[in-house]
Amino acid sequence: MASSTVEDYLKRIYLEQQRSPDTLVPMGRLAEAVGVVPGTATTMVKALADSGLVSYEPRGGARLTRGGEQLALHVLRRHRLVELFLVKVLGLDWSEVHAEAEELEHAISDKVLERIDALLDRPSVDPHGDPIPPAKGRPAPASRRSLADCERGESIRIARVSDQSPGFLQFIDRCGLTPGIVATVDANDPQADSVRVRPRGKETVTLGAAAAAKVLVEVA
Amino acid sequence: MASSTVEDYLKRIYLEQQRSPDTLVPMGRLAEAVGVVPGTATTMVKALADSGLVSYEPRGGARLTRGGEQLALHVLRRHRLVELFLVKVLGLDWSEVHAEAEELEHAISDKVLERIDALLDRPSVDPHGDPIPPAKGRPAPASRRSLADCERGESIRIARVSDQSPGFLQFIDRCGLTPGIVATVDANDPQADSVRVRPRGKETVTLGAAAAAKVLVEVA
DNA sequence: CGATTGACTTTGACTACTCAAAATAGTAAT
DNA sequence: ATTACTATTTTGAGTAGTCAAAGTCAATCG
Repeated sequence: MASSTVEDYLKRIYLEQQRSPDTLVPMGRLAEAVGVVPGTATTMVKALADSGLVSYEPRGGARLTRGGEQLALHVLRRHRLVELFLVKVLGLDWSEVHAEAEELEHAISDKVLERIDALLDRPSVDPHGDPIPPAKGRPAPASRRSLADCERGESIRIARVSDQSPGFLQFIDRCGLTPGIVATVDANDPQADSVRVRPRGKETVTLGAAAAAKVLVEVA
Repeated sequence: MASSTVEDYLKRIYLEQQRSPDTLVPMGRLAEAVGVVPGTATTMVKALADSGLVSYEPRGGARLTRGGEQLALHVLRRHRLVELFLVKVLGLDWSEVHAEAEELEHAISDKVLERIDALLDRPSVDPHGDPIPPAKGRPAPASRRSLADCERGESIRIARVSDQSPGFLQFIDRCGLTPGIVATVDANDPQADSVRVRPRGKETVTLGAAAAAKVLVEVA
């Protein structure tokens, strides 16, 4: 049994790997993500390498092995199913479920997970639009296109918000830019470093480029 | 924050204390309940005493302080609400929820607990009939009368099954002696070391004294 | 009264995880 | 080719929890 610490490291490595595929995850970045000092990450990653969950190159970084990825995906599946469950069944706000799920993801058995999955009717995305990894196999590759990449006049659908901080999620909520919503891009001026977008039936909002980059979209 | 290990020790001390009130819980018994060797229990209890959660008499045993009891009750509340939730909402069998709840009781936040409590309509007992401690204050003292104490001819209601092992719970299920059921005591022969009981609408079953003692009752 | 027994405590050692701070290795700049 | 900078690794130490086994206490029994 992997400890919840190990599960956490693997999940973090997976997520960092997603952010920049085809590169090793450097220890500084990993330490930051896990919330430990770099030395601790080095030590842990060497242990993970010994258990065959990651491959590690000194001064290069870490990458998940097939086995490590398997485990990371299972943790992520639990995390995201729990998030959706908390929103749909217990009525929590989507801005607060991430923190709750951080704990629960390590405590849920396969049996309970299966019940939750069934109750929610085999969902494919969590409340933030993050894909829920299937029980077996890899998840389908997700769109990497964000609001910041959209052209003026385009009509798109909000697919995913890739920042779990409650403040940002609440802001997105107020704007009406929650996943599933269709919106029109009114302007995207690289010089002004901002994007103007109008969610269907709502008022136009202006996002800075950094914020816009966190809102992923798909063709409407 | 109390670690889940600490929470577990406190819960265990509380439960052992319930089994024999007004005595200290000896370290052997506690170690057994927690699943560690006696030396470990001694070490841990001394640490708990230092944090003011228990009072400890060397070679005597341990007892919860007010603060320790407070915490133990909170853990027990989580455990039992989770059990009921797993049965009522996720449809798990009452014989398997105890094990599930052992993990979840340490991972559930107050906010989630409150939602579960509301969803279940502020229940007062879990699937086994064990009382759910209130959010604040002590639980009402529960009946200590078991099937083994009943007289022939009595009509009683099953209140509680005080053995969480799946095998026993499944057996109780097959007999139809689940909490809430009204039954008639057909015989209680101390010499034969057994009790015959007839659940309403079901067939008569005979329990050995040890089994009968685990089935707590109240007047019908 | 010893001697025995059984429960309890102590000791020493080990695993898992962590940090602070010193050492090192590349990388870039002078 | 030094120097300086930054990320990384190493080292030493600490916390939390655990076990095995040796030691201690107190009750009981002959």
